[in-house]
Amino acid sequence: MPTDAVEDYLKAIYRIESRAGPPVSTSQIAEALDKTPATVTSMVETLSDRGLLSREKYKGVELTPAGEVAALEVVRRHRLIEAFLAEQLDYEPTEVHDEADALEHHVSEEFTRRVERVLDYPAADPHGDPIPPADLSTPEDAGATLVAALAPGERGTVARISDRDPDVLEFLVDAGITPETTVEVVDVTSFGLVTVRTSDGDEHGLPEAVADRVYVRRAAESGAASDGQEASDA
Amino acid sequence: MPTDAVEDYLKAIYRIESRAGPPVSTSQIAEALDKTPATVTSMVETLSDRGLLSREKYKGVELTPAGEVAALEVVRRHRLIEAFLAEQLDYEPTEVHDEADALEHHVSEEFTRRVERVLDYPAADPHGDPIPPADLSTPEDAGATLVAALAPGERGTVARISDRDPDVLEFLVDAGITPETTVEVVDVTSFGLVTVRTSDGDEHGLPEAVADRVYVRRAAESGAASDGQEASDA
DNA sequence: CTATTAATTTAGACTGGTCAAAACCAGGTA
DNA sequence: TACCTGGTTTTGACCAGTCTAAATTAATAG
Ligand SMILES: [Mn+2]
Ligand SMILES: [Mn+2]
Ligand SMILES: [Mn+2]
Ligand SMILES: [Mn+2]
Repeated sequence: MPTDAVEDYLKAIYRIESRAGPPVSTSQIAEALDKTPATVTSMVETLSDRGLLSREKYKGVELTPAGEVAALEVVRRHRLIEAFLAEQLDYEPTEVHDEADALEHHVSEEFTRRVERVLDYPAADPHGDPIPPADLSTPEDAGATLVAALAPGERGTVARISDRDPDVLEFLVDAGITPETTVEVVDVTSFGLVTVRTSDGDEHGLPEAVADRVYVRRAAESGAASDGQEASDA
Repeated sequence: MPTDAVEDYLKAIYRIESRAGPPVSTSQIAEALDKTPATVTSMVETLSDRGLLSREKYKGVELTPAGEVAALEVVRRHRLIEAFLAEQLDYEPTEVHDEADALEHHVSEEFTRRVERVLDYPAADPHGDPIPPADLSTPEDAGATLVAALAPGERGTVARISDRDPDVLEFLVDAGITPETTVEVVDVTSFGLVTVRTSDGDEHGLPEAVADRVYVRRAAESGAASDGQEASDA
């Protein structure tokens, strides 16, 4: 029943909400979906009429429980499709997003279940983003950014890399920094450049804009350093 | 660039054309797509404006070469997706159609190629319908119906079963009559009931409406008995 | 408390797809 | 030839989604 557009709005609002919290403004949504503010105003009004979000004029919107469920269903389909493309059709992590963005609105529940089963209930998509299970319980463990989690000399495992900016993603994949790989922070400069050593011994200089998009878990022995939130594109 | 609706119209017109030949009437299209005649008139006008078909008012339409190419692309995607669902996700031939009907409009060329590759360039979908290769060269070998091809006592291989009527399809699949299986015509009654023996020795009585939807190749030794055309749903 | 301004909403318009109701054609019938 | 009648087109309407331009609001600066 919901259209592609409706699902894309819900997904976008969900993402913004979990990164920056409600209320989500018209312009934030417009920015995320590349639509004009006027268009967004009109759409959030219909979403509000359908009970998917609550809205306060000139303030912003917030998903209702129903809206959040609907959003999570889309996110689940999106990530499952991404995982599927990477696993079964040999897509690169960089190629997976656009295809999934179209397909996410058109696969049946049946399809979703079967994909999930064939992949043996994967926990994360190729970017490391957690895949909500069928009951939509959502851990959504974001992890902490490189600099937040790891002091120079410390080592950790990449949990997730943001898929938001294709160029950043490309950069990271080229550097061999992908989910599950091990990295050690060698150095952090005052202007934000982070030098890391990957498991194969190579060193890479990551500009701040890139380093901030890498989320890691510290290599055991010390508890979770938290904070450094950011919800991903999917 | 073409929308879902445009693609569905082209596919429908292509199918009708290859079953009954041009011109294809407004009501035929309306029937096939479950739209009102008024809607169809309006759509064929825009299709005509785009050069995808030629139209003579009150007479009907016929695909142009460009329209036929576009239609074949959709058919190709549809059948490839059906094959993929059956092969990789373990769908039954009866379950495959609706999913493919939605997805066919949203998979990229890249996806199509990869699926084709992973399936090792399959010749036919789960209903036996030929899959046009990337160059869209189209054999579209329809095969002959059971009674047309096989006299009682003769044996043949099922080439294709019509996917048009879900109930008929279900009946055939349940009886174990699917593409590549061997059947022998045991008997044909005056009122059209065809009794066949399948390879496992079981006999099945097929009402005329069912038998007419089974296409076979005679078991070697004699050339192709032809005729008995019918284009399928995909 | 007022004036400025940036964000937001409203107003009005357009496209694509659809339908119901009314008008219209074309081929066959009397 | 004049009339039916079934299929077809026309007309006018509507919904979803989008945009531009104009009006409005809220927050901030003076
Ligand atoms: Mn999408
Ligand atoms: Mn992702
Ligand atoms: Mn379709
Ligand atoms: Mn088929």
